[in-house]
Amino acid sequence: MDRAVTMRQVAEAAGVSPATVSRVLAGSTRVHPDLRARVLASAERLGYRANRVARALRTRSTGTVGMVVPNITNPFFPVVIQAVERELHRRNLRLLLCDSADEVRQEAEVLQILLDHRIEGILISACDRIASRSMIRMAAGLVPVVQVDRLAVPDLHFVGADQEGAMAAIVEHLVAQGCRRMAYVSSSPRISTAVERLRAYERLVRAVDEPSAERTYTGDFTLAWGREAARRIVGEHDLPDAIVCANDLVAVGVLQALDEAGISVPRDVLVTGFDDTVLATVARPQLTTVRQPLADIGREAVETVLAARQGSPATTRKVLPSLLVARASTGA
Amino acid sequence: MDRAVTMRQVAEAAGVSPATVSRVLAGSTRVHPDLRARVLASAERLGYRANRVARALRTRSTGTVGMVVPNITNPFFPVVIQAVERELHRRNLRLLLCDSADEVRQEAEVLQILLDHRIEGILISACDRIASRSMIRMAAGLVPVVQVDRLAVPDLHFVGADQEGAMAAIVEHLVAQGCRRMAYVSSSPRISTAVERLRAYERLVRAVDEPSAERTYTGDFTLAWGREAARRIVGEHDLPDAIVCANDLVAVGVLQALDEAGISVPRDVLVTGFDDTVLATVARPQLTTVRQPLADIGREAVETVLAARQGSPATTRKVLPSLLVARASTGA
DNA sequence: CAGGGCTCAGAAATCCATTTCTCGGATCCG
DNA sequence: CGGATCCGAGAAATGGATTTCTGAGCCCTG
Repeated sequence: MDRAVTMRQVAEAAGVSPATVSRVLAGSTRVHPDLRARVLASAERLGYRANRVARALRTRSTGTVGMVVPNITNPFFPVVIQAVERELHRRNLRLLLCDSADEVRQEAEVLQILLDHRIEGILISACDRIASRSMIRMAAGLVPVVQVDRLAVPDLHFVGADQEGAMAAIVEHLVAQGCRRMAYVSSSPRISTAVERLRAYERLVRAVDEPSAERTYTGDFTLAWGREAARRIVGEHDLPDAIVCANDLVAVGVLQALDEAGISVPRDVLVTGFDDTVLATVARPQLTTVRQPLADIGREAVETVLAARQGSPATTRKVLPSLLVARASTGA
Repeated sequence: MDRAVTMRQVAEAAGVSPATVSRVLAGSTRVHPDLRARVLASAERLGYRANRVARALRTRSTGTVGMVVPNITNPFFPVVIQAVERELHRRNLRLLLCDSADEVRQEAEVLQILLDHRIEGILISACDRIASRSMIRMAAGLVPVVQVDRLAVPDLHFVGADQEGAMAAIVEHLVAQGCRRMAYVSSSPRISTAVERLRAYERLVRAVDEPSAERTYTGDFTLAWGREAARRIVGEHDLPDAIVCANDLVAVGVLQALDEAGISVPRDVLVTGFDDTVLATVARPQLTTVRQPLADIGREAVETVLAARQGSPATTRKVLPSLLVARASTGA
């Protein structure tokens, strides 16, 4: 199992010193062509592969970036992770992935572990906009940290989508469809995007219909909560003409409960989602939603963390635009 | 950025040698209580954290396991990855995740990179049951490799679900519902599970209705292919009474196309999926499908790779049972 | 009381690639 | 032709933790 060839062996086989082998392989300095050829031949013949652990120790750079996500099974994250992994791979870096299970304790623990591993930087989607703060700040004191999608520490690098703009697109779309009485089914107030979406909804809707701004229902990010919220809405005296949902999963739950209650979408009420996950096209009717540029977010996050590592001192804050995708659930 | 405290500093602060600090922290040998206390106090005071890179070099163990998946955005994998990550975390190990983008070249490249990183072992879902073989074999010559879900090298560790049994459950269920004329919408023949499912279907159905065994449509793992396949089926002279699909995504595509063609499920034809992803419950009608024990697969894979690292020489092959989940698409 | 065994802690070797230091030999210029 | 400058390659230091080797000190026993 441990028959690894070392640089010393290559050096001996080529009749040179390890230093020369290093120089040839790094290509940093000029080496006599003959020696160079001999070294390359020996390396090739012995199947030499540099030990990255030893290199990391000497150069103080491991070539790996850590990423912490609250829950990989949320279909939002795999897309971001994929983009991150690709971009890192392109730059010859590796991804050390950790799941915080939506728990601050676990999050703090994996952050510490990532630091111990001497990663080059950290990408994190904080699981709690308040409670995650101190640990992220601490980590940021040691390596570059970029917050992805969810914001916890305001004065630290952030890459995410424009929640406000996305919500505005939804509300404008609904108003254009003639909606006035709306309701909002929100999700966990623990995370920044949920809060931003809710605040944006309240502010935007207030301009159209004062009571709609109060008609909000807060739960979590699950199908079950969507169903529950829809039942409550249906149970109240008068049905709104649109139900705005904090994400696709919740919206699908709402659709299911409305279907069971015999309420037709979009005839009786319009419904919107958020994220444009695969669920949006699978649901019946297909969901109007907003698409965040997830791959761009992943790429930009990598770029930001690497720029910060290079010493760029400014705090970057990249807010990317989202795109309204109108479908059958709002009569499109 | 690089103000890390070293063991030497802790040693000096405590007035002992680095060796003693190591012994105290490892707890391996008995150390005089006074020294022990002094060391712990210094370590605490200086905020000492062992450099895992240095430790990895010396102990020849990095404490990280590599995983290669063909596509993280396939909802199948995040669940497995999550289980893997949890199990590794529980055992104080880390996950280095790579995406092979369903390409053998890329897969070979990331395998080599993982080896260079001196990971303890590798978990891999091969992207091609034939072409992935040689590189996986090569990697297995250096570190323990466990194939997860998809098999490429028969005589190497494998953990996955019982495809045959799962398909049997589906066919039996359909037969019990009175179906006789069936069709199968398959996916990429490049991966082992697709092949196993197809062969199982052919074998099982032959016992019920010979022509059904021939009525198979092979494409890939996408929604679009499901739609396309359904259109072809509808275009032929007589509709089967059940359409068996290789996975949920394909089944949802089939459902959509049937809906557009005005064919009612389950009245006119029954439809089944495979995997029991979230899509199965979101689709209308809800999909009958089989649930693979993904979390168990992830856990067992970790256990297998660690057992192999400990030197257990036998090739393990864990085939876990799947569970039929009957829903509306087959009249349940 | 001397020698054998034991324990514990420091000195030093080790893991392996990189990088600095050093020096012999060649080139160049006055 | 002698001294300054370069160049290239080997020797050695480096990174930081672990582990083996060593030896001092102590206890026990014959």
